[in-house]
Amino acid sequence: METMVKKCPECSGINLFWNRDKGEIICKDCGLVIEEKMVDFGQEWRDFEDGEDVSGRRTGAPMTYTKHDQGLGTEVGRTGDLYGLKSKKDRDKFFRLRKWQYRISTAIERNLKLALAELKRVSSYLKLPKSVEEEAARVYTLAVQRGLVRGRSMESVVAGALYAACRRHEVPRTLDELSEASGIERKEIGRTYRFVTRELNVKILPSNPADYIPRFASSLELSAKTQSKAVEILEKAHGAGLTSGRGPTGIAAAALYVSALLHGEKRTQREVADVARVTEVTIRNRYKELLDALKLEKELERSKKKKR
DNA sequence: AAGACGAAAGTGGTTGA
DNA sequence: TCAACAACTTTCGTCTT
Repeated sequence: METMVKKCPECSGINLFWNRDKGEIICKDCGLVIEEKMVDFGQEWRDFEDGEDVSGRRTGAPMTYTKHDQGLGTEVGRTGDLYGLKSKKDRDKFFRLRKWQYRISTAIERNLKLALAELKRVSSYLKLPKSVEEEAARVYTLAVQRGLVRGRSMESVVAGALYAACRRHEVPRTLDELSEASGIERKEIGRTYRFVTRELNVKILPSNPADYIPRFASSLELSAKTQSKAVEILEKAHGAGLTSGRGPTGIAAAALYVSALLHGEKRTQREVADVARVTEVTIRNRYKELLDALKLEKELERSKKKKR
């Protein structure tokens, strides 16, 4: 007796995606998380192989990063430790340290509070799943602790963290979308994104064009058949080496365009270009490549004739 | 008239010396 | 740090439906 969710209760989308690792089901159209039994596997994403500073290594109970204080109150020790300190000088130094620590930690907390509010705002604007939000919050927190925000605006780091989190969870949004949602320039987001991920050793797999298909298809109101055909085309294109070096959105858009033609659900290049945020020219180029690499002309001919 | 096509020039980012 | 380079965009003229 198992009850399978087949449609998203929120938007009735059919693009439900089961993420085995995270133990959750995500609707790729609206981002709703339908089931969440999250066990945090995300501990091992930093490495400390260089040795030196092992103090950053964390163990222990999972924490939630969307709260500004994760329940960890680290402070320079209190009275107990004082007995060990002999001279007045040492004690003074000690108090100074504690004062510093206090200032720093409250500053960080204040910053986090603001930043997480911003993060939530952007995230809900883009309808991102909770798990992505959590991931982004984690990245941001780490970034603050490492002092990576210095010289950058808080908002841009938030946007960068969100972008990274989307990529890792295979629910990609484009830099342009992040830019629109956050009000930060695209190149700025890209810059901070690269910087932060490099500094924190966050590994990001190159984004897969197929991840964009469901979202684009649903805003173009294309059938499920067309979608799976598009994914199929993408796989072949990948095999033919057409995907490397090219923008994933352009390829996804072209594949979708072709498969729409094949299924008699024609959309204009303009329409497809708009939802994919690329130009018609790019679609044409990819489209042409797809045709002569995959020998789809015959299929196209057939579907044309069928129409008459 | 709208869509599809392709050429040409410009832009931003990556790479390799 | 600079130049070469590929991908992508913008713009525009022409062809097709």
